[in-house]
Amino acid sequence: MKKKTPTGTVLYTIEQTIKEYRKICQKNIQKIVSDITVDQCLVLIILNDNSNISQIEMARLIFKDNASVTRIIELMVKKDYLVREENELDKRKSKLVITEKGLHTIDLLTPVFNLNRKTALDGLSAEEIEQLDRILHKIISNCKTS
Amino acid sequence: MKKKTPTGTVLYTIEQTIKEYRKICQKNIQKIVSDITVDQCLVLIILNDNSNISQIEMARLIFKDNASVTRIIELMVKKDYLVREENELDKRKSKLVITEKGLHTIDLLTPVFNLNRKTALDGLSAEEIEQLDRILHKIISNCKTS
DNA sequence: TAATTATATTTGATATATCAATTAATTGCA
DNA sequence: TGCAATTAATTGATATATCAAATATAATTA
Repeated sequence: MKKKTPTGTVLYTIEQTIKEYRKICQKNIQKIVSDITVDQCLVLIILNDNSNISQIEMARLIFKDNASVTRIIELMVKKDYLVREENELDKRKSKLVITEKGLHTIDLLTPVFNLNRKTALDGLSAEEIEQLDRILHKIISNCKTS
Repeated sequence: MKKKTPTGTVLYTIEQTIKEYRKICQKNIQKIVSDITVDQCLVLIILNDNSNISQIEMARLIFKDNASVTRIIELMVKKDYLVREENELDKRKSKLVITEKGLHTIDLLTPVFNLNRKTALDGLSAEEIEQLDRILHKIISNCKTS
């Protein structure tokens, strides 16, 4: 059996990391709000800070496929976190508006998001985080230009 | 008029990285073998190096849920990459055996896997990769013990 | 202006993620 | 031995991922 070196496995460690992080996110979110997912919550927060963005822009911001965003938003509308209104300027786009329930949920969950980040990055220095970011962006760049 | 978003943090860079990496993996795999996914391919390679492992062990190795593994393997059996045989020693477990087609696929795709890794990590020094690995494991540990 | 091209979103099909509940087989212990 | 607890795998329900094709609207150009 082969010896395991980081070179052979670090890419899987990346996958493992994000999965562990998403687990604690979901766990902490559900303590406060039971019917929302990590991704739906993320959509709310992004939309709150960037009003009037299209689904495509949202998809880019959260690194998801357009089709995924359509379905995530569909579920959020069903659960009364969002409403779709008409975009007068461009009828292809939909105007996403946060409901009262959505706004309240943001208030409840913003501290949870901060806690999650803090928990995950606990004990890491600013330099380490910068290095991590730099190395990851290098990998992203390698993949994109391949 | 874009403000800062949660996805601007390094934790989402991790997510973005793994998504970009999986994209090039899938792209390169499909040039050679059209009816297999990245995850299915990974199962094949793991099984080849670790014969006689149970689905639960497989799930741990590839950081997936048992239910996901059940379904991945189900599809692989349908596509004749694997067969399930009886485990005489413990009838709860299933014995996963790679078919001829599976073995041939491993031969075809092992170089692709190596190329994918090499592409993604191109230009990174051994130290950088070790640092990346170390920092990620720290985050994993933070999440697990939270 | 009509026809073409581009863009935003949706829909369909299939794969995977996650949790909870279930089934079947095995183990541990009174 | 007999039964409770544990373990391995499956199944159901719902959410997300991905690609391709379809729609609808907007922008461009001949």
